[in-house]
Amino acid sequence: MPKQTFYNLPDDKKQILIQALEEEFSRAPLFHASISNIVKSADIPRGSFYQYFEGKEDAYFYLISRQVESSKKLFITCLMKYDGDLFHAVTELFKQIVEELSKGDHINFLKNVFLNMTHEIENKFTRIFNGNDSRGQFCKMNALINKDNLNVSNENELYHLVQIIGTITIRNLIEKIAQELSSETAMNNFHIELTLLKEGLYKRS
Amino acid sequence: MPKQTFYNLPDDKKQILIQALEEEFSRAPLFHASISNIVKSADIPRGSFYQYFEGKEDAYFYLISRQVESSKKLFITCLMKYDGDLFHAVTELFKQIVEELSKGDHINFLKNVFLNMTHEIENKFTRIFNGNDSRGQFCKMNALINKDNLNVSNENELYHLVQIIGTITIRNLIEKIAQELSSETAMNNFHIELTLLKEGLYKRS
DNA sequence: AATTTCATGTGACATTGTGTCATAAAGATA
DNA sequence: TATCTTTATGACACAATGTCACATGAAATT
Repeated sequence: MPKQTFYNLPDDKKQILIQALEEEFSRAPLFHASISNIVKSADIPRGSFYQYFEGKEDAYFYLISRQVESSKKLFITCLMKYDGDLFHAVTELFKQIVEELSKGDHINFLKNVFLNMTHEIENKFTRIFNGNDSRGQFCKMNALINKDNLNVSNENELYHLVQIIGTITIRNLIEKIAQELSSETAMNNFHIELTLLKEGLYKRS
Repeated sequence: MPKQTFYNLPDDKKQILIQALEEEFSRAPLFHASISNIVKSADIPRGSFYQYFEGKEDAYFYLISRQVESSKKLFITCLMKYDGDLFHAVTELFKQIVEELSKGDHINFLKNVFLNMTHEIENKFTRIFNGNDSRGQFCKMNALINKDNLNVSNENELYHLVQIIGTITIRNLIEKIAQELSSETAMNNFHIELTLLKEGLYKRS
C-alpha cells in the first residue's frame, strides 16, 4: 500500500505521479520497469518516491488495484443487469474488457499486467468475482448471484464454481492478448469454454 | 534456450552448473535471483555464464523445461494406466505432484515457480496436457485420451476442454502452495472442482 | 614442428539501478 | 518567535548487469 504521504498529496501532483507510473509500467513489465524513469518522468527527486511508496511493487500494485476496482464495479453492474445470471454477466464483462483492450488507451499497461500475472495479482482480479477479500468476504457478490440454475448445493461449492469461472475468464483474456486474437475469435473461444463449463465436460447420460 | 556451448560441456561440469541454478532459483524467484550468486556457487567466471546462457531467464526456463518434461512423462503414464480416462489421469497426476511437494526435495524451487507463474510459463506447463507445442502438435496426447465419455463433438472443443482442465489443475496446485494447504485439503478442493467441471456448472434439467 | 583457426575461458569495467540517510524546507501548534 | 512534526531533496554506498579485449587450448593445416 502507498504510504499516507502519498494520499496527502495535492490532487494535481498525485495525478502527475500516477501518470508517470502508468507511463513506465506501460513501457515495461514490473521486472524491467525502473524507479529512475518514474521519478524522471514525474520530475520529482528520487527520495520523494520512497516517501510515497514502499518500492516498485507497491506502486505497481496500487495501479492494479485501481484497475481491479473499476472492473469490479463493471461486473456488479452486469450482474444486476442480467438479474444475477452469472454466465450472462461474465460474458458481458469479458466483452467490455475486450473492447477496452482494442480501444488501446492504456493497453500496453494491461498487456504487461496480463502477460506477467502472478498468483498474487491473479487473486486480486479473481476477487472481482467473489467480493473483497478471500473466502471471508465472499458474501456481497454471493447475494447478487442467482443460484437457481447453478449446480451447487452449498456455499463452498458456489465458491469453487466462482473460482473456476474467474480463472477461465482471466485465462481467456490473457490468451487474447498473448496471441493477439481478434475480438471475435476471443469471444468465440470464451463462448466455447463457457458452454463446456455450463453443460459439463462429461456427456449427459 | 541455452547455447550450444552449454550442451558441449562435460557432464560433471554441467551438473555442477545445474546444481547452482537450482540453488539460486530455490533461494529467490526469478526477479530477485542473481547471476552473481550463481557463478559464485558454481565457481565459474562471470563471463562463462554468458557463454552458456543468454541470461537469467534463459537459465530459469531451462530448469523449468526439465521439470515440465518429467511431469509430462508422468501424465502419459497416468493416462495409459487409466485407459485414457482424463479425469482419473489428472487426479492421479495431481496427487503425485502434491506428494512430491510434501517430500520437499526441490520444493522451494517449485514454490518460486508456481507463485510467480506467468502466462509464458503456464503455457509450458499446460503443454503437459496437450502435447508438445501449441495447437499444432495437439495430436499425440489427443490419441491417448478416451473421448467416449467427453462432451465434445470435434477436435476444437477437445482442445478447449483440455485447456480448461490444465488451467484448473495448475491453479489448484498454486493454491495448495500459496495457502499452504494440507495434501488432503488440496485434494478435496481439486476433487470438488473436477466434479463441478464434469457434471457442469448448470443444473441438469 | 610450426602455424593457423576456431571454440571456449576470463575477469575487469562501464553502466544502470537500488534504497538510505543526513540535512533542508515547510507547516502546524502554542 | 520557538518548537515540533511532516515532507522534500539529492548525494552516496552498494549491488547487479552485460560486454569486451584478451588469454588459453585443442584441433586442423601446412
